[in-house]
This record gives sequence, C-alpha cells and structure tokens, in this order.
Amino acid sequence: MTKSLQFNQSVRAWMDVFMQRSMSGWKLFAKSCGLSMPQFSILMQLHHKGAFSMSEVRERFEITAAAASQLVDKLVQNGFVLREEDPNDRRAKLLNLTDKGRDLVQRGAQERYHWIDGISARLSEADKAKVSVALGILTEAVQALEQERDVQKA
Amino acid sequence: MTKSLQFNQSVRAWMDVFMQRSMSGWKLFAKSCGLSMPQFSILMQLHHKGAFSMSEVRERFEITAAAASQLVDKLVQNGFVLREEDPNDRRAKLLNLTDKGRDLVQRGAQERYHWIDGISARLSEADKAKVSVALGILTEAVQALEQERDVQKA
DNA sequence: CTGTAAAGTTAAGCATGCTTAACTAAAAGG
DNA sequence: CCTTTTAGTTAAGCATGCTTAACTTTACAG
Repeated sequence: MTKSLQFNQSVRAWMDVFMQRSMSGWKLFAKSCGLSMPQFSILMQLHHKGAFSMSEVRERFEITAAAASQLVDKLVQNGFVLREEDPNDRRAKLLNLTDKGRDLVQRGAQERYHWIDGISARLSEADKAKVSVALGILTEAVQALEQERDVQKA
Repeated sequence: MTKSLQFNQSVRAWMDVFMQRSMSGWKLFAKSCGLSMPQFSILMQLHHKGAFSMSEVRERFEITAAAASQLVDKLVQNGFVLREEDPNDRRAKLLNLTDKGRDLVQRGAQERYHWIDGISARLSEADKAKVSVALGILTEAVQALEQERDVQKA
C-alpha cells in the first residue's frame, strides 16, 4: 500500500523532471536539422518501429490523411524517407528511412544522451547499478503493456 | 566501467520507450483543452518553477521577446495566467498561474499519470521498491545538475 | 539631467501544420 | 461486371508560432 504510493510519487517526480529537460532538447535538435517536431517524430517512429504506411501515420499522430501526406512529402523531398508502393496492395505506400534519415535520428539520440553522462558522473557505481536494474524493470513493464494494448486493438 | 555502460544503456532504453508514450499524451491533453504545445509548456514551467518574467520565457523557450509576448497574451486572455507589474522593476512583468491555470496543469498531470497505474499493476512490491529508490536517485542527480548549470549561467 | 540600455508590446509578414472537399486508383464484395 | 470501400493525393483556406522592425516606458550610469 505504502509502497505503491511511494512508487507513484517517485515515478511522477522523475517524469516531471525528465520531461522538462528532454522535450526542449528534442526540439532544439530538430530545429537545428531544419525539421519541425511533427516531421522529426515521424522519423523517430520509423526508426523505432520500422517501416509503415501512410494510414499508420494518420493513426499514430491522430491527424487526417491529407495532413499525413503533406508531412511525409517534406521528408521525402528532403531525402529522409522513402515512399514506395506496397507490393501486397498497390494502393498503399510503405515508408522507410533512408540512410540519411537513419543517420539523423541516431545523431539526435547521441546528443540527447549527452546529459546522461552528466548524471552518470555524479552517481556512485552502486547507485548506477540500482538504477540500471530499476529502469530495466520499468522498460520491460511498459513494453509488455504496449503489446497488450496492440493486441486488444487488433 | 561495465557498470557505466550498463547504466547508459538502461537509461537510453527507458528514455526511448518513455518519450514515445509521454509526448503524444501531452499533446492530446493540451489539444483537448484548446491549448497548443508551446502554450501548455509555459503553464507547466510556471507550475514547476513558480512565477517568472517575460524575459525568462524568452530564454527558456529560446524565442524572441515578441513571440513570448504573443504566446503569453493568449494564456492571459483565456484566464490561465496573470501578468502583473514587478514591484521591483516597473518595466518587468511577473507571470503567475491563476487557479484555473493551476487546475488545468494538475488535471493534465493526473491524466498522464494514469499509465503509471498500468505499470504499477504489473510489478511486484519488491520491484516497485527498487524502482522508487532508483528514480529518487536519478531525480536528485538531475536537479543537482540543473542547479549547477543555473549557477554557472549567473 | 541626459543618454543609453533593458523589458515589453504591437504590427506586418512568412512558414507550418492542420482541416475540409474533391479527386484518382486499386481492392473487395455482391 | 459493377458498386462500394479503402489508400492516398491535391488544393484552398485557416490558425498558430515565429521573426523583424518600430515603438513606449522604466532603469541605470556618467
């Protein structure tokens, strides 16, 4: 009971602190690449979840098909994304990162990860070990949760 | 050495998973309140760091004074923020959340925190305890880091 | 007291993201 | 086949966020 409360408070505190820091970092990096946040988010999704269709862009970002089409257009024009016909359904398109796109996402990640080094520097080895274990637990739980949700959808 | 590597990997994995989930949640909530992301971010900052001036908006969001003025305008017009003269410097303005603004931020937090409950439900008490401790460590480290950075700036 | 710097505001103009509406082309169902 | 759905695009129009430039008011330094 009290453990759950403590758990919730810890996670919330961390979320608050983390979001502040991370969001602005994201945005600055995207801007420095000449990309808007929505555009960059699509690249991120492609990197994490692999190729997908326009329809999925529409669903994941909760925008109209028209908006999705226009967003992706810019990414294609700038050479970050490939838009190819789906061999199984000639109406559909499959989106994929180009090498240029993949490289950009990875550089973005690198930069954002920088501040981790700052944190790392001020923790003892013992603390780092504890944090590693804990975040592993959390990450697994979230992924399990997401899978479950995806299954429910289908 | 190997501990540090493990630490970095854990944090990165968690960041990736967490960001995906959290960002879109944010945006949807803001939209449901009729607020844009930049507008909502200002409310968040006011909630977390207390009252501040237009200049600080400019600095924190890296936008021009003009843009800051216009953004805050809308928040004031919608009754989320108070813009009062700074008693110590009649040129400056002090921004503050109204009750309505404070309420909105808190409701937003509540909603976003919901998915924590989902995670909580699938962890053992022992795991929750570990996570609590670890996130406490992390949060402290980040806050210390930010304070240091603020001091360097000044 | 006077000139300069600092804090904010306002207006004009541009880029972006988004929407609706009208369209093309391919799939699916009868 | 022929109709209806589904996937996607294009165009017109609106809201937003942002910038630069011109301005007001207050603080501060000589």
